[in-house]
Amino acid sequence: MNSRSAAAALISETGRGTKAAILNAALAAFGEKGFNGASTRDVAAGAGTSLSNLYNYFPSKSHLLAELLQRANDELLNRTSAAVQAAGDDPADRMREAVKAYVGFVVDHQTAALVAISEIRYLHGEHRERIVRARDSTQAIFGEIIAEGVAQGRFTTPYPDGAARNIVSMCSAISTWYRAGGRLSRKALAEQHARYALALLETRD
Amino acid sequence: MNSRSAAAALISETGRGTKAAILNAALAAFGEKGFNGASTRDVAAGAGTSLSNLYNYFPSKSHLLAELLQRANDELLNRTSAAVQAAGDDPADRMREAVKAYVGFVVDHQTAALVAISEIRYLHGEHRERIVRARDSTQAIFGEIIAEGVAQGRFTTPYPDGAARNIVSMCSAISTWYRAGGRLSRKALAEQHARYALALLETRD
Amino acid sequence: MNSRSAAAALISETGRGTKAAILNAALAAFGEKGFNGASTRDVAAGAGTSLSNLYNYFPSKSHLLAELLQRANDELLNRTSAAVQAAGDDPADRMREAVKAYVGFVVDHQTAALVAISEIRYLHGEHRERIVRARDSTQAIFGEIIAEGVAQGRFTTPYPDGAARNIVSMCSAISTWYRAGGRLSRKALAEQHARYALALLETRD
Amino acid sequence: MNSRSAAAALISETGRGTKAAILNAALAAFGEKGFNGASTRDVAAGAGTSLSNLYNYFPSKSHLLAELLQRANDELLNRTSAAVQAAGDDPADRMREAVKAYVGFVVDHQTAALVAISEIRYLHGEHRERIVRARDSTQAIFGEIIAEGVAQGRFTTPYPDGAARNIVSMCSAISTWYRAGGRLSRKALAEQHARYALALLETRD
DNA sequence: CATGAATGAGTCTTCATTCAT
DNA sequence: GATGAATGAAGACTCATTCAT
Repeated sequence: MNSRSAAAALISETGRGTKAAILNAALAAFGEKGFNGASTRDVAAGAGTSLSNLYNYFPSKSHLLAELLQRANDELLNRTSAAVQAAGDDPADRMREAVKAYVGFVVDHQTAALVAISEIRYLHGEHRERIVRARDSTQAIFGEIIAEGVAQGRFTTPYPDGAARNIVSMCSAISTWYRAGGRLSRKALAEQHARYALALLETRD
Repeated sequence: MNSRSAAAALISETGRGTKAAILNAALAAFGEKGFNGASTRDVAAGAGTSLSNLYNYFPSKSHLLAELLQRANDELLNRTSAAVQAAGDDPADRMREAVKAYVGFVVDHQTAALVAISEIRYLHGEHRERIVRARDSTQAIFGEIIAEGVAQGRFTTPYPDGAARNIVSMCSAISTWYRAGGRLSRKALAEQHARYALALLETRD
Repeated sequence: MNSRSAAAALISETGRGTKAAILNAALAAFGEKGFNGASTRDVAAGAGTSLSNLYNYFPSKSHLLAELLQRANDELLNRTSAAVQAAGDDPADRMREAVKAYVGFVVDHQTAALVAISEIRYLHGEHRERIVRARDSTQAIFGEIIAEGVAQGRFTTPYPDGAARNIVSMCSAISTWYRAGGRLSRKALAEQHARYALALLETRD
Repeated sequence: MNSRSAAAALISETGRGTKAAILNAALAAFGEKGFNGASTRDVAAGAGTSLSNLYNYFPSKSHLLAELLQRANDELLNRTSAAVQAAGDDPADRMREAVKAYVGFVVDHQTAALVAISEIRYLHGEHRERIVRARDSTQAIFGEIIAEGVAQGRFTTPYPDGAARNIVSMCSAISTWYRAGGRLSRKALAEQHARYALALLETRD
């Protein structure tokens, strides 16, 4: 499965072995059945280990989800901020690169992106707050670019305040329908959404 | 709670008494804990009836979800198509009204809108297909307006094909963050999103 | 089993049917294996019902223990205070009757008496406090008799303060070794311990 | 904690290092949660070693309990018989010293005393028999003194047969309520219980 | 319509113990 | 001696659902 292997990439960058296998299996299971629909047995079986051994690595099912979401949000934040920093000063350029980085992440780690938006509601307490913080940091990048662009007269939308949320929404929604090997290439998808974003902001040349 | 009472409105339009109470309780429960996180006991307790009596009205938990989603999607489809029909011929006007109708639905039935997008994945078989059909019909309205607008040169986006999905995405995502009594009024929210939609389509006067 | 039927008497005084069967099974299981050593499955099996049905009657294993101990302590308190009230004014007579009532309870409900002293440590919070209160009330009866007897010069022990605890200790310890049908009759056992108690208090004629 | 350090003394008299640490941790854990309520993980953690290393010292959890109880009963038997031997010929003196030795043990090793009476029921087979033997030996010392005293007309109780059990009961019950630093000193407690014992036996001068 | 009692399969998690290193 | 990884069985408890009344 494509999403599996992409996720594997996300996770095995930081570790191999049983722990990585468990994280990958959890990602697949949560992606397929949802956090509450997937059982710890599903996860253990998917990881090729025993149910009890899973608890040598993660103290609870929630910790599993938390670590998954933390990794996904960290990776997304890293990619997006790196892309923006590599872009020049022009807010439109910066926005374009931000969108392309975001879309790239969603395509590369589709299941992780899907789980990140749909299962975060099942985290509570500190776990949740930590992840929400990371997620908000990513959205803040878009917000800052928009503020700059508006200040410079580059973006002329009368509603700059809700724009970041909508742009991010559009990008992450890709995770809900995208199928690898479909009509649109990764690159085309990124270009398309960058264009939507700039249009939505009413960018003027 | 606002979402509760709004949801109640959605449901009691078509029924009073225990069945409506069950549907409302199910909506509240699924909205708060997700389909798999909410138990039939939660639902029965919320409806103020016995667990077993619930099965006199719905043969299974899935049927409950299906009926909920059917009603929500029907209402959304009705509102949207009515709004479009009431609008004139101009694709921009039609799009504006469609978006406003959609946003209005999300605000009026926030929990139902939220459950409709996040829990449909837990329906299977015929139930699912029926609901997906209704959902697609709604999106098709937007697609048709876009096609008209592009044909008439009113919308100049180079990517008309993905636009409907993104506009609908933006509108339904409101259900994930909107809080009644917040900064934006129902009307302002509708205006704003209508503007985003037209901008995204690169509408020209 | 003798302890079983005695316990049954304690419980069926207040109820018949599944709930009583569960309480009796719990008493037998906790008596035989201890609270932590007995499983809820043991209890359900002993009651001839399913594990899950047990939870229709008691919300948790702890509640089961709490109800058991409450009933035992209530019965013990009732018997003891009734016996004391029926006795005359003489502190020695009152003490004698109190001890005989206590011993009678231990013999009649040996398992309940055993569980009451050995498993109360596994109750926590409010459950525990409620039971401790009942237990202390019983001991207080002995304490008051001792205080009267000392005031009247009937009991001459130089250590009246610890005496109640020790007398109660002796009585309840019977539950740890008594076997029905043994050398001592119920009545002889009661006489014997009454004599021990009066001797310990250094009663003078 | 006093009981901890006292227990430590009991154990480290015969061993230092990891094995003693494990025994001490087991004593603390069994004392706090009971044999079935404490896990081998609790014990290992309390001893500051790994769970698997515990099995290098004790082949099973039961062996741990058995060794604990053996040591406790041995120490109690040694103290008691030594005290009796050091006492003169008078049965009353001998009884007084026996009780004082017993009470002294309970105070010095409160947790061990508590575990010895409350957890022996979780031992089976040979383990149990060995410990029961030691325990009975201790009680037999009291029984013999009583027999002597009765023969000499020093003890006039009409029920000499159950007296040893009750005296021992009273002494060991101290472990269930005593708190170091409380109202009664170790010495006062011993005197008090010696007096109770002699009174119970109806000792005459 | 409505209910209380019942159940078998399943939930997450912990258990005592083993084994390769 | 010491450890981290592993496991099968069992722990308490909840699930969606059924049935007799």
